[in-house]
Amino acid sequence: MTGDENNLGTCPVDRGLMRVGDRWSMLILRDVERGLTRYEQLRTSLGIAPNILSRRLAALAEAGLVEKKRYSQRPPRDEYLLTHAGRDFLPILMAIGAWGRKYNGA
Amino acid sequence: MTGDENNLGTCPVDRGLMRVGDRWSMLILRDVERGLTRYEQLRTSLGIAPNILSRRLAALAEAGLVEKKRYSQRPPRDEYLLTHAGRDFLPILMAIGAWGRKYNGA
DNA sequence: ACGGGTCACTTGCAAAATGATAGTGACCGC
DNA sequence: GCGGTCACTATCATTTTGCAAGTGACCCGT
Repeated sequence: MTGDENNLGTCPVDRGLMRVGDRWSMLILRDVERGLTRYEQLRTSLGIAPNILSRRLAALAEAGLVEKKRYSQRPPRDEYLLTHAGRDFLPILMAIGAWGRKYNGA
Repeated sequence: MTGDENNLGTCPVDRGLMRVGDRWSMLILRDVERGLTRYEQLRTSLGIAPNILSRRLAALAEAGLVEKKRYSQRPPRDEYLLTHAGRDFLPILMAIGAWGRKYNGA
């Protein structure tokens, strides 16, 4: 017997969580959907450290949930847009929000 | 102006993520639902380090998603059961699984 | 009654992730 | 050319994660 009989790599729940399974990534997706598509908007809205935001945005882009697009060359300004996969993730955030509303004080 | 105008504490999405917003917690919930209710079952199924599993289970119990119950005094054996809030979280895991199935190779 | 094995952990320490703070470079407006 | 905004990067402390080894309660076979 091999000793480890897990199914993490193959389980679709885990495959999903490997791409967005952290707090900031989900909150970023939610804010992008709300129209906060620029770096500074996200940073001030979330109160997140700039290095962390950079890394999360890069990871989300890498995972194919957001796409970085330069909409102005001069001055250089970028925005982050949801991909199809990113938009498809939003119902999950809604469900988490509904759960949070139900089982927290509010 | 105060300088930070975020709404993290009040947002229900964030309130939810503060309680289960990590990979292991979600995978534990999924496995408990599948009938893997004992410590050793979870540990071998997930391939998680024992200290991490202990901490996650304690956090999930603290957050009111699972409940630790001793079902045998001698020998001392425990199981972790989903609470009402924990069962209510399962549809979210299903949705993540469906998303993962759709947007990953499988 | 002693040795080996299972279950449910804890402890100690290394590695990785997170986060606060400061700094950089491109630009614009005055 | 000076201050200010935007979009970051770099540095370093703190926090979290994870591996490996050990512990205590118990059961079973001999």
